Amino acid sequence: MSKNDSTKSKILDAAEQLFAERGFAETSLRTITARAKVNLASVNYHFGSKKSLIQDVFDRFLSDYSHELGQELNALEANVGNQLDTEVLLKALVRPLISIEAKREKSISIFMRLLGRAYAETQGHLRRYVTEKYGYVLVRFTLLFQKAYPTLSNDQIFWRLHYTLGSLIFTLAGSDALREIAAADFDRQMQIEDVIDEIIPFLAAGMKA
Amino acid sequence: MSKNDSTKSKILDAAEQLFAERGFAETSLRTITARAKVNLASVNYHFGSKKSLIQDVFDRFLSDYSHELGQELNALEANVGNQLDTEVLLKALVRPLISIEAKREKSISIFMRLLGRAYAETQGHLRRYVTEKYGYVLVRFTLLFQKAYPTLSNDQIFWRLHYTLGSLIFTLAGSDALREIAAADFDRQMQIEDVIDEIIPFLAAGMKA
DNA sequence: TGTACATCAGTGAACGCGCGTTCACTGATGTAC
DNA sequence: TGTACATCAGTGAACGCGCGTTCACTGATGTAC
Repeated sequence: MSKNDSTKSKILDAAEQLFAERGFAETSLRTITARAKVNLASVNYHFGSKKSLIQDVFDRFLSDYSHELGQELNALEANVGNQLDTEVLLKALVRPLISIEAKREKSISIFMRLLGRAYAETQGHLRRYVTEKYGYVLVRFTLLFQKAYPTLSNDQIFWRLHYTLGSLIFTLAGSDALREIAAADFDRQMQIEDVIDEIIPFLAAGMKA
Repeated sequence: MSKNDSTKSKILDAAEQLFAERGFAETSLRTITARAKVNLASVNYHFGSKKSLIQDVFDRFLSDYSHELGQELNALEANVGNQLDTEVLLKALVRPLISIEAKREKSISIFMRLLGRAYAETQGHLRRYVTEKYGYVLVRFTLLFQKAYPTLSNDQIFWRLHYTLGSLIFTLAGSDALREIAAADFDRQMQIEDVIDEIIPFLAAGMKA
């Protein structure tokens, strides 16, 4: 049996879709296993609990994403002295997303929705888990920004980075709906890559303000 | 009995806090009524259902906010010909928030969290309700933007407005935590008004990019 | 190669629990005559 | 002013339902000798 249609993978696939669509609490294991066409008890067999399933869904995305972002950052760190401006840095942040989307359709908006939901979780166990396990990539990214803009204070960079993340997550999480509206109201068909291309100048201008 | 400590108000106060903290599904009526110190059955007596309670929580914020934003827009529309630039428009969007915060502490971040959660709701009944009932204020705002920047196409304005909203909602919803981090890491104490003051130039630069 | 046992993936049915909602009821206040 | 009834705000206890989880079990595959 190939890795992608094992019971475990089928559960992960169904779960990430449903969590992104409806949220964690609003998605029952019965809904997940029905969509995945597997037995209800197999979730607890493979993942132990619903909580662990949620973490594993994040892990699959984040290990992919942070691995690719790590490579982007390696390349940037190697070329110190080169033009290290905002657009280049933002593109490094965003390129791994496009690469994920290439492997699996809709995965950018699923990923961004999940991030938004993790962020909204105030019990915070998920947010803590994510920042503890993957926060270091964001730290590396921040350091590059500080190197690129030595005139900006560290706390300015901190805040502007969060403005940027908010804009990105919010826009990309809702991009399916927004693109539909744009197509209907302005007769403009866009791919998600087009949305990303358009948001970068906006964010870059803000970062440099 | 004054309006603010009636059973109905006590339920609304407790509910908006808990919904913002934990989300709608994660907050039970038992938790709400325990915090409000009222009887469990009184929620269904006053609001009919949990769903209606959620809508009423939104209504209280949105009727306040959209009323005040309406007045800001009246003032701007009256002074056509004046400087109608981005900063002025963004400040009009943001001033009603500050006025809400003045009446009730923490209300900006509660309101923004609720908006974020409504936005994440994909069943969408709440999002539909909000846009149907209060969408026209956003339309007026968009029209002013189009007047201010006739060179930008309508769909560019549409997208940039959403980048801006994403940034604002995301940042202000999490501003308590972000301000704590800023205070700890950069030794910088900020009020929520300071956060708003700082984000406006960022967003204005993006809008004009 | 054959036998005995262990491990693994998966299953059907049941468990107790917390949930939103309902219901019959109480007591205070308002209204009609 | 007094009486009868209606309306309103609130309550305690129970309802059925869907939830995550558990448990005893099956059958297939792997391992030891």
